[in-house]
Amino acid sequence: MATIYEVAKLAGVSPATVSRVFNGSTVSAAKVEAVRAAAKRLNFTPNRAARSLRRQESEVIALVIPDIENPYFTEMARGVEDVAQQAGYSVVLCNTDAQIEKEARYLRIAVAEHMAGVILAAAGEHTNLDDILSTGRPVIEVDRSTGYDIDGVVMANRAAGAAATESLVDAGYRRIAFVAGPQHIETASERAEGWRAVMRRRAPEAPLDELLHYSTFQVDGGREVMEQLLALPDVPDAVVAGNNLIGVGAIQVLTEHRLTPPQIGVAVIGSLPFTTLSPRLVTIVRLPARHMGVTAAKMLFERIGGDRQPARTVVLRSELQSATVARPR
Amino acid sequence: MATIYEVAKLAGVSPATVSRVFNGSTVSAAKVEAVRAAAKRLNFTPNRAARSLRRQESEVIALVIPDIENPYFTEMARGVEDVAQQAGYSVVLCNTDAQIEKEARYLRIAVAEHMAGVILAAAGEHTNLDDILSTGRPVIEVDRSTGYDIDGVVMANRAAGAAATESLVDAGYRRIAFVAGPQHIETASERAEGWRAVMRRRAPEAPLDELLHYSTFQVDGGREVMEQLLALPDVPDAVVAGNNLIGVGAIQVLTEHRLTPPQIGVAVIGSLPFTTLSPRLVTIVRLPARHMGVTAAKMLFERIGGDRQPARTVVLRSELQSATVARPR
DNA sequence: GTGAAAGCGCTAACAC
DNA sequence: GTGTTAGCGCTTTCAC
Repeated sequence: MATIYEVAKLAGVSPATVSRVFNGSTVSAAKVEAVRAAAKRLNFTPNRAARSLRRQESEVIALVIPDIENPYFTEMARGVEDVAQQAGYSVVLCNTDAQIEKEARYLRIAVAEHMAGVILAAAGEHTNLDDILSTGRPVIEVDRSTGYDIDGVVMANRAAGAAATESLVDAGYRRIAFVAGPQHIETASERAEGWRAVMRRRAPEAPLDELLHYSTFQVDGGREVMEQLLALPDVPDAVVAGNNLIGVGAIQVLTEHRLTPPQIGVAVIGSLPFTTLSPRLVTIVRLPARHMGVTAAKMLFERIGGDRQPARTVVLRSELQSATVARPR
Repeated sequence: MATIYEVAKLAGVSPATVSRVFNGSTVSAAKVEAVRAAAKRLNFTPNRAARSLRRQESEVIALVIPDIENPYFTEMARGVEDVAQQAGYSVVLCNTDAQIEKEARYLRIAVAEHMAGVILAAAGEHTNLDDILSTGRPVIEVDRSTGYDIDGVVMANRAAGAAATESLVDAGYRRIAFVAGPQHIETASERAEGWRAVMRRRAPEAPLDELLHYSTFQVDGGREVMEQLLALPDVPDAVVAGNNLIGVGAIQVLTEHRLTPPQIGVAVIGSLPFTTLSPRLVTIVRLPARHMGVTAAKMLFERIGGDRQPARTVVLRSELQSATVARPR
């Protein structure tokens, strides 16, 4: 690769001028022209490693997520990517598998690589951001909060849980189970709270403690709990899935048992990715994942640009994408 | 962040020695100990930007894919990530949206960032690797070939297309349509060839030209073509989907038309991600995407390690995951 | 085995 | 508006 010196020589200017041309400083039109021509001839691209070293900042942001195979997060990643691309940044996708150690490793790398900032969907409740924040690098939390006073974008989880439940109650179901994610993850417990509030009000006779089950945010988690629910002496007449993958698992099990909706009511918080289900049988409470990514990325670039206002949290509302039809009698 | 100089001072050695400790050169045990202690005390992490600049190579690899929202590619990414992580490398995920310009931009960045190598699922047929290959950086092609003489991992697409078709013929279907991806994409046409070969042999009366339809490798593509097929005067009795997303789209449309398998035969090349379908009704020809990622990453690290053997292409076989049951009479 | 020192390519402070 | 120059933090000769 050509360097700034070779370009300078060919254009008959100093290296500093070449740098200025590529960084938007004031350079006379004639020299700009000469430099651009020389750069093109030599197929010059600025060496980013050198630039990062010098500037103490690279044009890369880290997107740290717990599960790259969950379409909820890839949809979000997509939003982040689109904004970053436009800002001329690249995105390093860091998959933590919900493991705190992997997460810590990636955060360390982000610092060591002088990445411009981080968008983080925390692996659990013990994320330590002391080091990275002390470097002054901006971190935006998404989906889950970290306990630090930083910018963030979250879903209105309580409302989403409530909306899903409400839809099933409206359709005539009463013994509505809730399959939540891991208890220690905020999104999981908040959604469960939404369910609980609606149930208390509209199905006060239902035994909430029996109906609430914690699990993992994965297909297998949904399957496992659904099997348990079906084995109960008193099987629930409906179920709310705490996220998209739990929903997939639950529906798989129901299908295998020939118990498809509306024989049993099903509501899912989050979109059913690539569903082959006929719509209108299942309640879908859509979470605007792409929008979350876009919003987080925009906030991040504001911070990278030097914005110093107090930390903000944006709460994104869910949307009832399809509602369960009335329960058959 | 602490630098190598501060660590050196605290440990009472020279910066060079600190560097050696972190790069596995010969250093006396006592000094290794002192350096490690000092590094730990200062919470030292080597500055990767500086290292990259000096070594002309960073501990980052690029994974360039056409669609980050396609589970086939995220599954592959997962495989790549796992291998990279173990090798101490990070992965930059570059989503090209199947656009050649975005792809070119990412390849340029890979060079400018001194990335150690690239794993590339090409956007189309016009990928230009001249620049990046001239820098000596290894590029591994996956899923689709680029026309360059480089290492690669591909699926046995012809065989996959044949297996999918064969399964439907075995189940008693005869007028079997094929919904392929974009005509200019090799994976698409190869799979179609597999279908064609089986059809010629086992359903010679079928009008192949009418039954083959090119589309996009996306859900909407599958939907569109499926609608067209259903509108035909002479509706096919079965359909092979050229990839996972086409399969999803096709099944969605069929479901909406109340035409679920086995009323019409369906075979999908690739796994149905997060399917809520009852298994055993649809033929699934599984493609080992994760394995493709793992294999490609291993090859890449061999090259990064200095391997100079002639280019290799690994062909991965598909696997019949479920087979359509016999057609009802 | 260890230290001194040069230099990777760039940017920014300073001088003109 | 433009050139000179120092230095970002590391690795790697080259001496010893």
